This record gives sequence, structure tokens and C-alpha cells, in this order.
Amino acid sequence: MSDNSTPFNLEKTYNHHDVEERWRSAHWEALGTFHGESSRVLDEGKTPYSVLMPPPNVTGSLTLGHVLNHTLQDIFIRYSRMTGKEALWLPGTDHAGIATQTVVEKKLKKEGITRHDLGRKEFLDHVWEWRDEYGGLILRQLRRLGISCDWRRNLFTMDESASTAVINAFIALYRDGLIYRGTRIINWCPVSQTALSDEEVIMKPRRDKLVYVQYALVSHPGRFITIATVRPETILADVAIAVNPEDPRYSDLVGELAIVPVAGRHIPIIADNYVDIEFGTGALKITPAHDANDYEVARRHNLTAISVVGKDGRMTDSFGYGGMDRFDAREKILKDLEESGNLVRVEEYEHNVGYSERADVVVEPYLSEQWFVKMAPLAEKALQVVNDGEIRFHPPHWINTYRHWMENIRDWCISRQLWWGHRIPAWYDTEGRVWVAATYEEACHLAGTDKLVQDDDVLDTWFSSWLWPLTTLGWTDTHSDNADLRAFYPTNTLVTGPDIIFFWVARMIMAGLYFKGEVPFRDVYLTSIIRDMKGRKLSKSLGNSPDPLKVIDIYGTDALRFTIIYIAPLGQDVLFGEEKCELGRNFATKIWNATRLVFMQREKYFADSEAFAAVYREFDPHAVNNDLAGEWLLSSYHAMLERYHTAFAQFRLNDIVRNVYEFFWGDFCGWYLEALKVRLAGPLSEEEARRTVCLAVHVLEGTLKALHPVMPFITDEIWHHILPRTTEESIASASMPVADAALAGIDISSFTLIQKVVSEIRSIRSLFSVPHNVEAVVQLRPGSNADRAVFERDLALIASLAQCRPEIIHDTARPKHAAGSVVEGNELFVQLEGLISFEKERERLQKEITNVSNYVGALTKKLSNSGFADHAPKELIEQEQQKLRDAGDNLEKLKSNLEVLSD
RNA sequence: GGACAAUUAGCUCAGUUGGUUAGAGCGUUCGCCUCACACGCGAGAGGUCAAAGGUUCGAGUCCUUUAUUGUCCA
Repeated sequence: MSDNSTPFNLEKTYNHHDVEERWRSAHWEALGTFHGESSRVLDEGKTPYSVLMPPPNVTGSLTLGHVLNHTLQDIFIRYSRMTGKEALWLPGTDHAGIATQTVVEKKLKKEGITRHDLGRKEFLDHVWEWRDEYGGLILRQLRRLGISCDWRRNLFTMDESASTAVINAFIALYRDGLIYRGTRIINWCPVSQTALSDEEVIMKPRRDKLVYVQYALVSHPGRFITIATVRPETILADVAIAVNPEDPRYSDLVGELAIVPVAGRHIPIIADNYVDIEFGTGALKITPAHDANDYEVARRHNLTAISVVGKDGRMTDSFGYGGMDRFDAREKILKDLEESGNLVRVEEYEHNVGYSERADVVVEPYLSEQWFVKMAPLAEKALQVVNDGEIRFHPPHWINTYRHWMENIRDWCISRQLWWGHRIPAWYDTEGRVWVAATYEEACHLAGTDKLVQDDDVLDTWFSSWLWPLTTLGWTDTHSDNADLRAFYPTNTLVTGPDIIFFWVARMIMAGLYFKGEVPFRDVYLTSIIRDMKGRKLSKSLGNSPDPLKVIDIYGTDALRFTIIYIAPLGQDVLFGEEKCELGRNFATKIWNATRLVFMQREKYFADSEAFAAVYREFDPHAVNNDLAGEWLLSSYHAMLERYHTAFAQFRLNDIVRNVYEFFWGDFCGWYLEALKVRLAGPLSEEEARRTVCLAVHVLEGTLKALHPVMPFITDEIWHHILPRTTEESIASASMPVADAALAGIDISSFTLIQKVVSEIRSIRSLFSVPHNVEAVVQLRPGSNADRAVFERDLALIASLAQCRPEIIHDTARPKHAAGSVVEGNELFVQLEGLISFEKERERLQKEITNVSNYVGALTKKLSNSGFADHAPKELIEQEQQKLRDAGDNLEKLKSNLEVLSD
């Protein structure tokens, strides 16, 4: 369908609502613009480029973090697509076990129902219902960002294929001895009532009381041993007191028995190297059921664990605290200890305490039987591929964090006491033996009985996320082999926050290597963390978290995308305020208006789009000549492209937007478009004028393409106005311009001389307050014949850009009533009869002379330094000598100007 | 306590192997509604590059120490 109704020029004002609505994701999606096809890789030989979307939490809604993260991914994907790769971006969502279950439980609670009332099956029906109704929110919101993923391949971690993969992965690891079940102290969340992995525990500083408690010694009435603890309520579960064997204070007490206050239990005093002599009193109470380190100590000394805190964080003892909250019990036991005379003293104490990530309550170390993944064997290879550079981190300093974690790896607790998630494929027979299998039937077959009960627990959500590089490409087990995996695995660039290096990045590397024998991706781009203007983290409770959809309504998606990339340097936090989006909005408006100017010029020389297209398609930028500004523009444009592609190769996306922004606003709009008006107003043949317009459109189109990965909407809109194009076409499928070294290397010194002269005249005009509508006469005395030729040819340019009447003079006398200046050896005099204050001009000249003198002095000193002459490269010395000659020449001219003025 | 970042203009940040008189955006000052754009145009002011040492002919850039801030891990 050819759309001939496309207007030849744009609407007068830019309206992001209209434009973004026209080219929104649904349009692009329907056309399949963003589909990645394995056949184009496997059969047609295209280079694949794939990106995994970090699956957003299904309960989530769009945050600025998502905006940054997804914009970055979209930039990589769109750039790759436009540079000829077969680009595939794999989207999906994550079932978020704890978060989702909590949301649904809360909803049911309003109706007075608990999940236990419903039973497992019915509860899960409710969760699925909720997912179907609300789970798509984040995906709909992401579409507003105009991101170009292949939505056909949208995957949910609870989908059948992904679930099969999870079960098979579990079984494979179990059979290899890398998954085991064991009794350990784990992190327990009393609110969610489930085990957590170490990574789901956030350490936060907290002020507590360090309580000193004395325990009477059984065999020495009247003698005590004093310990220090922040958890006095766990005294009830003490099984020993440990001291360091090197500690002379207690050496005679080892082997004695002490009496636990309140509980009255007799416990041994033992010696163990674990005890820190410096901390507290050097005597440590051992409570194996409530502290992981104590558990280890107890194991070494064959002590049994006693538990006094239950799953809900309430006491379970029989000493009168049973049923109390652990923190209330802490207060009560303090009083009781004081009454019994066991309390020695209390100190204020600040320490770090683990909180559960989701529920934000103090985590309880809890002794229970859980499933674990043995990590050390997996970590070894995962560390190696990063050390070897097979996987690269951007910025690279995050490797240290990764390495440290891998080198101190601990087993991963993967069982969760939830219902929402992948149920652990393990069955128990009547004798308590475990049978791990994909199905009940298979387990029965293995066990030789059908009297089996499945494990109640589900797997950690991250246990499905770590398979993401595999499951998104259709992997279900170690024998999986399909076209997508062959074409797109390993993926290329992973964009994610540094906060989930452990949770996700590290584990995906492990899983990729273990299940597929290959790394899951090549480059990991770690994003900035977005903070508010005061540097605080964005959070709902602080109310400092702008709603991206609101920002989009006000400023536009392109503006938000552009701004967030512009202000987010690689690897550093970014301070975001909504108002900063003015930067992107203003830029979009500038693009729009500049395009309108170019199109207005086009309308003068071409009847319609078709007429223009016929000439434009034949346009060859290499044939541009005798167009000073045009050649300069081409050179600047190709230099920009060179930096652009280099920045991509270096993952410096921040540089990319700054580079294009500066080129477009500064060079293209600031200088070239002004020069274009002058040229087209001058004596030109129709043919030359048409070529000039084509050049402007050519560079405009190329710049739009370079900008498209960042600002997809406005660039597609304008691109459709450049030539008659169907709505099925998209700039997203156009090919990215490449830097042409020949064009980048054009000699542009003539134009830069004009620029400097113009700037100098403007400065003088401004200094002497020449009204903008007054044309000052400017006399130019060229310093060389070459420069004279430049001035002669482009006098009109100077006249227009500097709003003056320039003339070239030959005599050596200084004109009267003029402010003078020197530009690269060329003298210029701005006639300011009636406007000039001699006093002001003398001051100005004097200031300039001082400035240049200092410069000459510095250069002279540098060059006369024998060390410099001996060590510096030859070219540099020559450069400096040239500078000195130029500056000296400049200085002489300024001085003679001042003399004339003083006469 | 350990590791890693950061510290450059009032604010937010560029400054890529050491070598132009250290740059940009925002803000600010002055002048302009100049026929693409006031979401704009032109011109200015503003910095002993956190501090102290060191290496070097030459340091914002490399090294050491210190301070402050942040992140991660204990």
C-alpha cells in the first residue's frame, strides 16, 4: 500500500501524543518488524544478535528502573537490527513466588479466607486467575516504551515448557549429586513463613542492646561466667558456653558446667577457636538452633540443638514465654534476668541484622530440613569464563564483586514453603526415602510402590530464572536441540542491574555452562541505579518515585528515553528529576523544527515527494563540491558516525546520545542550516540547488537513523516524510549509515575559519551592544592569499551569519572608530562609528593582549625547556612552535591596534 | 573490618593509552518574539580539577597516603 497522501512537509508543531500513537508498538508488532527468525541465521547466514529481557516480576508495575533498563536493551537491539544482524529480543515475566502468593493471600484475607481454607489446588486456581487479570500490566506498560522485542515469544516462568525445564534441571542436578536435602540453619522469614536464600536477606544496621548475662557455675557456688548477647531470648535454647582455648581468663573453667538462667539447664563450658577473644567478655553462649555459627560449633562438640522460636517468630519454650513474639520475649527476659540477678549490664550496640527482602522483617535463623544446590562445582567454571574474558562485564569493575562471591560461594537453599511455584519433584515413601522423578508415575516406578507423598515445597523463583537463557529459546532438558537454540544461543548482551549479579547473572552463567556446556551470553551491561535529585534511592514509601507513564504523557516516550540515557553514564548512579525530561522534549522539538526548515527549502525546488524521490535516490554525497558548508557538514557527519559506532563497540551508550545531540544541535542546526539558507538564497543553478537540498536531507536522514535506537517514534515519523514510504516500512528496518573515512577526512579548515571570524564579529557586536538589526561594516584584512580566497568566495556567509557588511581591505592602516581583532592571522575591524567607546575598546584590547602574552610566555617557557625538547615527540614540538608563531603574530597585531587607538 | 566505585563550574556530569589556554546540559547575567524553532537565537560570567606528597620535560589523567560520599561483602 503506497501512501501518497503523506504531506510533503510536517505539521507546524510537534505533538508527541499523535506521533507515538501512530507508530506505537501495536503497529510495529502487527507488521512483524521485531520478529527474529532462526531460519535467517541458519539458512541465510545472517549474524544473530539476541538479548534476554530480565523477566519483570508479574506483580510489578513500570518503574524508572525498567525504563532505563529496557531502553538500553532496545538501543542494543535496534542498533543490531539496523546494522544487518538478525536481532531477537526475548521477553517474558517471572512468577515471583513470594510476592505473588502474598498479593493473592491479602486479597483473599479481605474476604476472610486463608489459603488453608481453600486447599492447595483451589488456591492455585485463584493465583492463576489473578495472574490472568493483572499479570499483563507490566507488559502493557513496557509496550508504551516502544521497545522492539519479539512479543510472540513472550514466556512466563510457570508456562508448561519452562516448568518442564525446571523439573528436568532439578532431576539432572539431583542425579549428578549437585542437589541434596539436609538439615541446616537457614534464613527464615516469619511473615512469609518460608526459607530464603542468603541473597534474599538484606543486611541493615540496627541499634540493639548488647546484654551481659552471668551464668552460675555448678561446681563453684558464688562464681559466675558472663556472656554478652544481643538475643537474650535465645538464652532459653543455650546448650553450651564457648571460650577461646587461647584465652587465659577462662582456661580453668573449660569442662565445667554452668546453669542457664531462667531455664535452669546445666550446660558445659567448651573451648573452640571460633570464639573471638576481643568481643564482649570472650565467653559466647552457644545456641545451635538459632545461629548458624553456633550450629557449627555445636556440631564439632556433638551438642544437640534446642529450639525456642517457631515458624511465626513466636516463642515455643516452656519457661513462660511460649506464644510471645520474639521481640516481646526479649524485653520480658531482660526484666526476668534483672530480677534473678543474672543481668550484669546493658550496652547500646549497633550491628547489622538480616531482613527479609520482601517482607522487611528481621530474618530468623531457623533449623530445618531444606533442599540445596551444591554450588562449588558450578562456581569453578563460571568463574573461569569471566576470568578468561569469555564473558565481559561493562563496566569491568563488577568482575571483582562477581569473583568474590564465586570464591566464597555457599550452597543455595532452593526450597520454599509456598504453594505458588514449581513443586519439588520429590516423593517420599512410607519409610521416608526420597524418590526424585519428573512424574508421580515415574517416582512410583523407581520406588516400587504407589504409596508416595510429594514434597510440599516449591522451588525458589530464581531456580526458574537461572534457566532463562535456555527456556526462552525452547530448551526443556539436556537433550534439547532446536533451531532457535542453534541460531541464538549463546545470547549476546545482557542488560541488568548490579544488584542481581548474584541472584541471577552468576547463576545463569552456571546453568548455561552446566546444562548447555556454553556461556549464556557474551557481554553483561550493568546499569546505573536511579536515584532522586537528592541522591536517595527511589522508593514507594518515600514517595520520590515518579510514575514513568505520567512522565511519558507530559514529555513523550522519546523524550524520556533520550533523557534517561543522556543522564545515565555507564556504571554510575543517576540522579533523576522529572524536569530533566525537558532536555529530551526540547531535542525532539528541535529535530522537528529543523526538519521543517529543510522540507520548506525542499518544497521550493521539488513539486512533490515523487519528484524529490527521483533525484534523491540518485544523490551521491561524494559528488558534493564547491559547497563549503556542505563539505564541512559531510566531514562533521562522518566524524560523528565514526565516534558513534566506536561508542557502540565500547558499550558507551551515554556517549552515543551526546555525540548525536551535539552534532545535530550544534553543527547541523547551529551552523549548517544557517549556511544552507544563505547558499540557497544565492546565485545557484536549479541543479545545484537541488543537490544542496538532497545533501541536507541525506544528512538529516542519516542522523535520524543514528538516533532511531534511542528515539524510535519521532524518527520513524519523519523518515516517512522523507520519501513516499508505505506504513509497512519502518526506519527500524533501514540500514544504519557507516562512517566514510574519505568524507570524514575532507579538509574543513576554510569553513572553520569562517566560523571563527563570525564568532569574533558576534562577540564584538555584543560587547558594544550593536542592535541586532543594525548591519555593521566589517573590514577583513586577510593574512594570506589562501584565506583571502576563502573570504572572497564566502563573503555572503559571513554577512548573513554575523549580520554585517563585510569588505576585504588591502591597506595596512587601522580603520578609525573600529574594534579590531585577529583570527588565525587575519585581521578584522568592526566599524562602530557612534557606538564604540574608545575606553571600552582599549580595555578589551588590553585584556586580550594580556591573555595572549601569558599564552606566549607559557609556550616560550615550554619550548625553551631542554627537557621538553629532548623528550617530547617531534610533531608535538612542531605544533607548539607553530602555536607560538601564531600567537606572537596575533600579539603584534593587537599591540599595534592598541597603539593606533592610543594616538 | 574487607573490596569496589566516586570526588572537575551554583547543580548534574563529559574529559578513552599523560601532551591545544579543562568542556557540555541545566541554572545564572546581558541582548533579541531575526520569515524552522522563545521547548528558541546570539553573547558573557563562573573552575588553585577533594587534600597532601611522589613519578615525569610535562599530571584533571599515573603512583602513595588522607578525607568525604556511596555500593557490595563480613
